[in-house]
Order: sequence, then C-alpha cells, then structure tokens
Amino acid sequence: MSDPLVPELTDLVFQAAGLLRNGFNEIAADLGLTAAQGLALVHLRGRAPMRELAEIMSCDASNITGIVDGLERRGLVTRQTAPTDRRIKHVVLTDEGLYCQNRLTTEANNRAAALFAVLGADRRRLNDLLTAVVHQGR
Amino acid sequence: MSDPLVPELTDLVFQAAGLLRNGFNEIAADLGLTAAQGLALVHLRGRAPMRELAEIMSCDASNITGIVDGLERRGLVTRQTAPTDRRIKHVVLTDEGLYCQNRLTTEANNRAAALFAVLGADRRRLNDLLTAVVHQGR
DNA sequence: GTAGATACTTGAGCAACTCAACAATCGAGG
DNA sequence: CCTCGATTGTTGAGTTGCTCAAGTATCTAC
Repeated sequence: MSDPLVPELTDLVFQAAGLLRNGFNEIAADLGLTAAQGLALVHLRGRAPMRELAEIMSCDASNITGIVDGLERRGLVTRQTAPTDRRIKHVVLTDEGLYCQNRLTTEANNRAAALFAVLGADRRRLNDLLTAVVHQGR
Repeated sequence: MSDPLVPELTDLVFQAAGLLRNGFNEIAADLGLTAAQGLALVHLRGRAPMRELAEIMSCDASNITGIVDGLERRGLVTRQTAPTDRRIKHVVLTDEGLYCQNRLTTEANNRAAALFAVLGADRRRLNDLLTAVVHQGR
C-alpha cells in the first residue's frame, strides 16, 4: 500500500532545493556574504525590525543579532532605533546594501529561471502542484 | 521578459523541502539523533566505507568521522576494518541501528506520503516535472 | 623497497543556531 | 505617577556541522 513514488518525490524535492540553494550560496559567496547573511539581505524589504527578520527566517532573535552584525560590518545595513518605540531597532539597507540585494535577487532569479526553463509552459503546472503540497503542510 | 513565476517556484521548492526536512529532523530528534546522524543512518545500505558516506553526503571525510563517532557512541553502528584494505573502515549497522534506520525511513516516508497524498494521481506528474528540473541542473 | 597515492583521524577555527540571563523600554492598572 | 509585567534586542555559554591542514597507517606501482 505504500507508494514507491513517495521516497522518489522526497528525494527530488531535496535535490531541486539543493540546486537552488547551492546557486544562491555561490552568488552570496561571490559578494563576500555567508548564506545566512544573503538570506537576511534578500528578505529585507526596505526596513524591518530585528524581530521581524527572526520570524521570517524562523530562528531565535539572538541569532539575528550576529547576522546583522556581519551585514553592518560590511556596510550593507544600519541599525536605526525606532522613534515610536525605542526598544525596536530597524535594520535599514544602505545604498551598497541595496545594490547587493539587487545583484543577489536578480542573479539568483536568473539561475532559477535557467533551471525551470526546461519545463516551458508546464511551470504553471509545477507551481500548482507544489502549492497544493505546501498548503497541505499547514 | 522575466517570468514572475520563477521566484514563486523557487520559494515553493524551498518551502516543500523545508516541510520534508522538518519532518525528518523531528523524527530523528525523537530517536535522539541529530539531523546529520539521521541522514548518515538512512544512507547506510548495509555497510559502507566512510569515504562513500562522505561522497553521498557531499562533505569532507573528516566531517563523517565526527558523525559516525556519535552513531557509534549510541551503539547504532560499528567500525570494521576491511580485511582486503586495512585503510578502509566500513560503517556497519548494528541490530539497534537497523531498527532505528527502519523507524526513520518508514516514519519519514509516512509523513511525506501524507504531504503528497493531496496530489492524488498527479504525483506522477510532479515526479516528471521535478525530474526534468533536477536533470537540467547537471 | 621506496615513492606516491589513498583512507581515516585529529585539531584549529568558523558560522549558525539555541537557550538563559540581562538591560532598556513600553503599557496598563492601581 | 509609578510599579508590574511584557516585549525588544544583546550577550555569553555551549552544541552542531562544516572545512582545511597536518598527521598516521596502509596500499600500489615502479
């Protein structure tokens, strides 16, 4: 009764994710960023409190401190205390940070596009199928 | 000219992989294993030289030493020097190791099956699409 | 039998992560 | 006003996973 397709599917998802992740990490490394720093940078839409970053990356807040420290040392980001609530520190992209973010997202997107191009119009189909799976997982 | 579907697809693949990985890690943790130990255990088909494990998990051989140390401490695995080439140490499952491996694979498979069940007969379709993508990546 | 390759281990070092404890700040009830 | 409890971020300790360089033991080929 167990479907032999399931382990295969699991493996394929891991492999596809691995390809995408390796691509992303390579680009990040080219920019002198660790994988976690790259991820944090990409997830910054303009500005965001540390807390929000922690939730997005689903990790402890104390972890974000170190990652943002690195981004700040590289001059890609600054911390700005929110005037309305001085507990909160907004992580704000600098000009160079914005440039890095753009390169990271567009180059990662290019690589991903090259990977998915083989599907042609079936990309829509893959999108639907994966959406169903991910939606099931919650 | 850039397809807005590509970032979405990338995100979906990461999310699906994340769901599967979290499931696996949880089961491994229940068995008192770290994620890497669980992975190594699952990839052991009977016996394998350390070297082979390193290739399968695509990491440095020295990393495997530590992981297998942990598995050996837990009594799931023993090191056996190969008689034909005494440099090589085979990692061999103990009875308890075999039991853990079975629980890990079957429970992970059950979780994955629950996730993919929503697709019905389209699982085959997803399999084909992902195969094409992964194949493109090499 | 010696030279070079191969398999594993060890130790140093780093990144990422968690947890517990802490300081600063906010908000609400008395 | 002002104290109590909650919230934000930081720090420090400790673990895991990983890499690299160096070392040991063993094999292979000349």
